[in-house]
Amino acid sequence: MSYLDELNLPQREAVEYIDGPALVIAGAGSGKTRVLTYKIMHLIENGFQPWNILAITFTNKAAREMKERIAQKIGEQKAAQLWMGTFHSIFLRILKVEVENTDYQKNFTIYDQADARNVVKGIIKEMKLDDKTYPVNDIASRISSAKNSLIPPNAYAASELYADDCNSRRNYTDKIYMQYARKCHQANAMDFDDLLLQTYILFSKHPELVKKYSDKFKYILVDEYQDTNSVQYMIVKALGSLHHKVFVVGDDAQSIYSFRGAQIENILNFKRDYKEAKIFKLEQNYRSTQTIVNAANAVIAKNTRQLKKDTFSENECGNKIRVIESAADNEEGFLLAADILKTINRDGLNYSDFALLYRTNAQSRILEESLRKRSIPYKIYGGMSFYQRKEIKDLIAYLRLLVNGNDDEAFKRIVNYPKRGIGDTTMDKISQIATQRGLSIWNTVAQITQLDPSISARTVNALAGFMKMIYQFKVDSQKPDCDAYKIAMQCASTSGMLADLFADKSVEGQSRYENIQELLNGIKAWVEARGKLAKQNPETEYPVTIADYLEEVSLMTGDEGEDEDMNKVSLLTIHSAKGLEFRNVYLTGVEEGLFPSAKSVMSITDLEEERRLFYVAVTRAEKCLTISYTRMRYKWGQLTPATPSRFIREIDTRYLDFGVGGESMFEASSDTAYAGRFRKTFYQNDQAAKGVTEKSFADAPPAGFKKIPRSFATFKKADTSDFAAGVLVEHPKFGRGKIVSVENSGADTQYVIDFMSAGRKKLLAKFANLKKSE
DNA sequence: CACGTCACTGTTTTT
DNA sequence: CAGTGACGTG
Repeated sequence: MSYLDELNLPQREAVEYIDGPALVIAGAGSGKTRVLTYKIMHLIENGFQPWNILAITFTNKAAREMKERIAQKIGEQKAAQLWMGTFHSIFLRILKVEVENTDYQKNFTIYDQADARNVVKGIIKEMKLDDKTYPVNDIASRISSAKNSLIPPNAYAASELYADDCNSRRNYTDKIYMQYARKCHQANAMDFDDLLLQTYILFSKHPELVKKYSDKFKYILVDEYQDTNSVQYMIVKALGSLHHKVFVVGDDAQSIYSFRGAQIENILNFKRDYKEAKIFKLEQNYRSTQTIVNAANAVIAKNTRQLKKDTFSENECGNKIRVIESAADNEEGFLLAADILKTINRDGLNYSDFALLYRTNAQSRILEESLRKRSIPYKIYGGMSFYQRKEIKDLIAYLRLLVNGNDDEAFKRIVNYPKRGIGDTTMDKISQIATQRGLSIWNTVAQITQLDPSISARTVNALAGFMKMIYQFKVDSQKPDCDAYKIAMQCASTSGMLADLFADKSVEGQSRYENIQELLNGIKAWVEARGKLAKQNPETEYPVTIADYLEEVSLMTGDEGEDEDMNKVSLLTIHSAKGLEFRNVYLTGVEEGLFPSAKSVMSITDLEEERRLFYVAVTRAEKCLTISYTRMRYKWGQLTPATPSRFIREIDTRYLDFGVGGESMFEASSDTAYAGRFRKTFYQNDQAAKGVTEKSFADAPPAGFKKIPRSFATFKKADTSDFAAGVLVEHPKFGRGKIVSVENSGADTQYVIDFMSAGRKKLLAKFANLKKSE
């Protein structure tokens, strides 16, 4: 049987059409990945060479998975020759090859977003600007948008972006941008946006390279096209200019990256750019139940700008979408954890069938806690990834600095770690001189005695010692038998990092030490894997230098999925859930101000993007979707009231089931912070919120919203029979403790409890709100 | 210069 | 509630 038989008609047509540009509008769950994979196999079967195919994915993980699948069909060797990866990784590869045609040296390093922010921060400080008027994050993202819209520093002052800045009295933004560009260049460093922008500049300055690559890439595929930005769009256009075989796949309803410069217009206007383009629509959703698909469609229909498509499901109708209300965010976690366990028992499912989605990373913590209490195994995607940990970045900074001495951010990061007596005052002085002279920090320090005689001999000595050490690393790393692992190990021990971390006997310190070990092991594994590849393909080079390692690691997000198929509940943001699917999805924190986010409700465009995000979230679920919101959420250490999101209301009530309860973790009367405040109905609260949010709130509520099924007045009293002397318990305020004795009986029952931190207390049973502790 | 204490302030989303 | 920065003391 041919693989083509595994496709439905439009999928098959999209795969088979290889004569010209094509746009595939692929609704959620419509088999987009399958089309892309089969398409590539089809191309190869029809005479395209793997190295002539450029396939751009949205994440490295997606590229890896697709490559694996293709490798099964056409063999690993061929698959390895495909140009497949994210825009960033593909362009990095091109930039490294063509580096002599750029303004950078070949050992350039990559500034991640934290590095970029630090640079901006330093500039604002050095320019003596008020950091309230110039918030680092905002300015950094201004610069990023400028780059993504192809506005170079010298053109910024004439741009609309700058006009906005001036309106908010930030007239120096153009100067900051200029200085930023200068500093990065000085440091021989590119930030993430540069990987795109510099590629664009490379191609505009060198038409012969456009020719070279547009000839090379005989077929170009771009996934998630709705999330491409201007630079990416322009480069794809240039690369496709010769053969016109540009095959883009996307879904305008799932465009959720405008904050990163994504232009939904790129997909909306594809037909305008490629007049002869064929359009294929994948409308059948194979993933979700009809209920889920219909509900998602109903929500997205509220958006004005979109391509016409009609997604449908022929799967079972499925259960209604459940809506769970909780009294507070900790109860939300409590209820969902309980629900997961109940569902697993009832339906015989695995942990890995479940995912908890949220709008912001900050929400993960409390959910984690609830899962941990119930001993539910989980894994978190994204968030603080391995490569963002302090100790990992520290060691990587050593490696970066030995490869590129001008990497100022790396220099500043480790010059005094471990402590060498080189403090902030010294470094401030040096940075200032470096800026004045237009030198990198390394080059400034190299002649510091001439440039600033005022620095004490002791400090100069410490600086010299540091530089000598780094220089030695550099020399050693260039010895022919030195691989990435050897030099990394040497850095870790000679620098004193290992000893420093080893000496820290705190739990965190030990885990930092282990993380460094893990990183070193990872580097070792990388070196070995490359060696193996080199043996398999003697004609290809697989260098194992530290520079090569850094190149690879700098774009890693840390989702190295070793425990990929472990049986765990997934916790992730909706953004990182894009492209994934789970049998049972819990969409958490669906509250006004959080989802849609407070910032987004200011403009229709932003609100529409939030709605698309909601659409993405809903369509992740295969069988069962549960939407959860809470009435009270901790925000900045303070309990603040919350109202259910408008998005819930946008789903027709016939798809919703409000009758989902669950045993509350609170006693009705036990905690005055909660008592009384939640007895309002859903609808009443919404009315109260009407004034501060949006017009749609004035709409009459659908029938199902009149009442909430869970009444806080009727909670079952805690079953006290479990509590006797010697039992370990947990109290919401006093934490863990042990019951010493039980006095009286009935309503007057009292416990005497020794709490681990709060000491001995006597509590009235009916107010104690105790839980058994394990 | 290192280390401790205290006040402040901020939460979208990511390659 | 954190994580960060400012400030003051060995």
